[in-house]
Amino acid sequence: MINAAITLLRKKGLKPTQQRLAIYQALMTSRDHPHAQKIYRKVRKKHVTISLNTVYNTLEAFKRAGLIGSVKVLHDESARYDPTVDPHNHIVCMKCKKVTDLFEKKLLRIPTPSEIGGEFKIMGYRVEFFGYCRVCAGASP
Amino acid sequence: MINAAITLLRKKGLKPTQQRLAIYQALMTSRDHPHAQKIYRKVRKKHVTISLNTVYNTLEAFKRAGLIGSVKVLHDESARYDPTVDPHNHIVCMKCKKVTDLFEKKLLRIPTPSEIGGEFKIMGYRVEFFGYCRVCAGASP
DNA sequence: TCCTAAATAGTAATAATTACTAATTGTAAA
DNA sequence: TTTACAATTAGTAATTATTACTATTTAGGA
Ligand SMILES: [Mn+2]
Ligand SMILES: [Mn+2]
Ligand SMILES: [Zn+2]
Ligand SMILES: [Zn+2]
Repeated sequence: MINAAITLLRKKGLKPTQQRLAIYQALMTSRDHPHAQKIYRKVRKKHVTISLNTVYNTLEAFKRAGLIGSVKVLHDESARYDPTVDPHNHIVCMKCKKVTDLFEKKLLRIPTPSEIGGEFKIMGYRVEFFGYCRVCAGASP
Repeated sequence: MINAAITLLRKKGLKPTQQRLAIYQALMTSRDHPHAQKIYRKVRKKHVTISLNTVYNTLEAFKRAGLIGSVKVLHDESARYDPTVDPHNHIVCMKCKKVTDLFEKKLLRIPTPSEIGGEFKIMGYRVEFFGYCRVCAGASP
């Protein structure tokens, strides 16, 4: 609901502008970790004059507020945005670049390698699988 | 030794030019996963007229031949090159972006999440730790 | 030595992201 | 409700890593 989004943005100190609400909706209803460009095209259907820069600014503001996440995967240059902030990992198709969530709990409890010793203060880690999705595995290389 | 490099490049069907040998030496004697730019600056001390484009072309050719690897980490835009091709993982300093090897064997045997089911043909995975190196952990945020 | 495909240097083009700036807008106080 | 002003936006320019293009050079076999 739109009012919930307004309240949420206000709570984070972000003015709930039309643009921000549209971008928030666009990302939250995505299951494919879209690029900024894709969100831009989606939002522009209603907000014809929105600028790509605003999309970037808004997504970064959402990220700083902890409302969304972002993913950078191998085999794909540009940044993807993630409506899910709960800890999870990803698997990427090396051909079509589709990024799929992995909520497997075992991946969230990997012990810190003793090899690291006292050399690093660990803040986190990520696991990224790569391979071919069902569609691409069946197609020609 | 230089003759070993010449033999190796020939075996891979790559002409052992002066430029390629210099780039190969520069990377092999690096422990810091350098960017193309850094290799370029290093090699240019001897090969004054080498072009950055040649550095990129050469590194990509080496990669295709399986002589080197590359790494793209979070918190750092550009590609890094890796003299080590044996399977291993990395830890990245979120401040100074230093990339350190992790050869811990446990990280090489993570089971494929059942969650993936038959949806993906897995080709591999990587684990990437992030945090702060000893130098940056002691400094101001 | 000569020939040819491969490699190189120099430069232009591309693409994602960030920076800049004048105009617009949300909101809180008057 | 109006006003004032900082935050936000649109439009555009700048930046940066990487790739593309092309004329020239070079390695290595005939
Ligand atoms: Mn995700
Ligand atoms: Mn490495
Ligand atoms: Zn695919
Ligand atoms: Zn550091």
